[in-house]
Amino acid sequence: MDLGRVQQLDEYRWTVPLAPGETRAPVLLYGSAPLLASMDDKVLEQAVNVAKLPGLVKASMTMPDAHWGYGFPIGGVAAFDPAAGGIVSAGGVGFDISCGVRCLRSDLSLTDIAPHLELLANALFHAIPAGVGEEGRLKLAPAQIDEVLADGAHWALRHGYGVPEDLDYVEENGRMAGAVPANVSELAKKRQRGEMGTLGSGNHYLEVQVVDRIHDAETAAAFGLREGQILVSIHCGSRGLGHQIGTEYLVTLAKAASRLGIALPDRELACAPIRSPEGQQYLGAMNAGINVALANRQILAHLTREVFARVLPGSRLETLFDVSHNTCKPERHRVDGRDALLYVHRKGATRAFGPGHPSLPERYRAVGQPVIIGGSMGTGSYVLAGTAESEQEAFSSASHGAGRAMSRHQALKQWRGRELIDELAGRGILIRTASLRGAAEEAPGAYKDVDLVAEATERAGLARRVAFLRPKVCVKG
DNA sequence: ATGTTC
Repeated sequence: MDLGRVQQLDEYRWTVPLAPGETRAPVLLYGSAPLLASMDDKVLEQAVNVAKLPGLVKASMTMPDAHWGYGFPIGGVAAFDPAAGGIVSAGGVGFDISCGVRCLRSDLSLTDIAPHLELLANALFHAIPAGVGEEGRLKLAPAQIDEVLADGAHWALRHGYGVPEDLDYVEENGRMAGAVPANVSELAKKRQRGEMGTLGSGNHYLEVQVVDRIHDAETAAAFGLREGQILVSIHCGSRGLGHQIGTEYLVTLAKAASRLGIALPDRELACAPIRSPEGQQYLGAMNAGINVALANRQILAHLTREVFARVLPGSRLETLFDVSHNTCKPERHRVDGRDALLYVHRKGATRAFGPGHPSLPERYRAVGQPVIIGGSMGTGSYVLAGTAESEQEAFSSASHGAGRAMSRHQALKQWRGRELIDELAGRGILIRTASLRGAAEEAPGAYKDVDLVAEATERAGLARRVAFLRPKVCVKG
């Protein structure tokens, strides 16, 4: 991004000079100068476009890991007021509805798993279906798909995947309200029949990690984290079903925008008022998509436990937390001293409720919601905690990952999957992947520096760092 | 991200 086009407010906040009336609200970009400089100019254009949409509240925001997305930037946060003509947009949620991370904490130390690392990597790769179109052991009948769409992780639990305590540590307690299975097409449901309990491809992964560094001892203790401890993070979403919902509703919402005379600065911003039939229809389908992702991560957590039980008998894996990155959720926020129900789009951004939020489980209520910033393949990840300041800043939102620094196409020209995997193995990080091409696209060098993203996230007040995690095994889609 | 160029 050309820093000449933006105006710096302080070390980690930037805005864009705009003509009067050019947008409905300002643009607010979070991040350090080097992070912003590494972003495509398209991020800026997209953030400005979002600021032109009806009913936007406060500002069109981007997190420190932002990059160019479909319509809305990835790493974008935008809240809309339904009472002021506010809209909902499929491009503002993302195609992989409720893509997110389930993080499990073990009672193991690095010394416990070190002798079994190869075995663990192979067993996980064998047990976790990964790759484009890959299916699992579970094949759902059409009626069962509707149950998953309505009940999310609760469905998975009823069918023997996981333990009840898991749900205390999943957003929405594992079941998103407002799901309308009837709003999801038969084709979307059909695509998902064999894809429950699968990882998918692209940036999705299952990683075995070690807690390498504690930043905040008190919060780490509340999260049950200690140095040397083994964690497992599972990054995936709603697979073919979510993608199908996004594809179909893009058309529905574009027609609605046209019918209602909503001016779209970019056709990728197809949207409809929250208080319109099409807006409500999309929200019902999207909520169902969220439930598929929550169920998917619940099943994958169970499959992971089965592998650990075999390779490391007697070990325990508890859910630390499960965060969603691609959602539009109705939430109450204070704006200009007034309490308002807003629809918050977070696309490649994590909800990050601060201390005391009533939706947080008792165990974390005093310290804030766990936030997980998943790094690129083989680099490292962060656990952070939500802050009170983030509510004032960004509707309680924070970064979700390292964020791409270059396109997949560019990455393919620069790296070879086999060489990357060999190099990482030399550094004690075992990669198991369904696609060497996919591994090249996911080269660590194609991403921003996760340390800089986590630091900027903390300095901007969006969340505070709790622990740094170093990868040991990574199963890639 | 994606039955990756339906």
